[in-house]
Amino acid sequence: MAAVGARPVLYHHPAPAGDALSMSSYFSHGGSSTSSSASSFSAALGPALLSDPAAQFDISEYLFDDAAAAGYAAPPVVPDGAAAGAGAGAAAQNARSAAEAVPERPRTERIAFRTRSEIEILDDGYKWRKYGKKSVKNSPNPRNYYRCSTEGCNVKKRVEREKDDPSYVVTTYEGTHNHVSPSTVYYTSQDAASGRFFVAGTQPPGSLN
DNA sequence: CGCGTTTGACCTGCGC
DNA sequence: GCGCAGGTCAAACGCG
Repeated sequence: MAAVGARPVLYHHPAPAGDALSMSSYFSHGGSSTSSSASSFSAALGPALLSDPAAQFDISEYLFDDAAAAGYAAPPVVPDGAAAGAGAGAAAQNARSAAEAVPERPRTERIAFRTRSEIEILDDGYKWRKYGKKSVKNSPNPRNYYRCSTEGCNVKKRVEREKDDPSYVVTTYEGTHNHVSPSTVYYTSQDAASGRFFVAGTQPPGSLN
């Protein structure tokens, strides 16, 4: 399922002034393969790899990075190291730095973004297992709950269609993967002029743990 | 047969 | 204290 040959490119824009953590994220890809695993993308969680050609989408809006998600006690996760090789980590650090206004405290990384997509099941290289579905108030669309199926990884995500515009899918991540994605993006660079991060390339075969 | 999905029940937090 | 809404659990089911 790894988008072999894909050249995903991830752009991160610093948050606009006055907007604590919002930023625009755009994601494009050149790969094509099929996959059935659940969708995801996260600046903080790791690389995004879209590999389903049917998934005509673009990440149109980074909604928030609510690291201090109400009431959540952050499970101990490997902050780095385990994510070595995930070039997106650099971008994640950058994105996270905007939230340093608040002092250190127990928290769970939480990121939400909106994508325009015909389908909800996009592939990011991680393996997700659905564990719940719930209809939510004020929305005709159900919310789906997924959990990373990797043993010991407590990352969760919620996926739901926007009520106002069903062509958009809102995805919310909680937690940080403590393992490397099967199709990890392995390098990144920052454009000095724009400050944008460029993440491209998949982890070379054989380098996975 | 193993793994993932479905779905109703249950639990918990929060607002009134 | 009560009710509601969101989140999770777990048994049943389906598929490869």
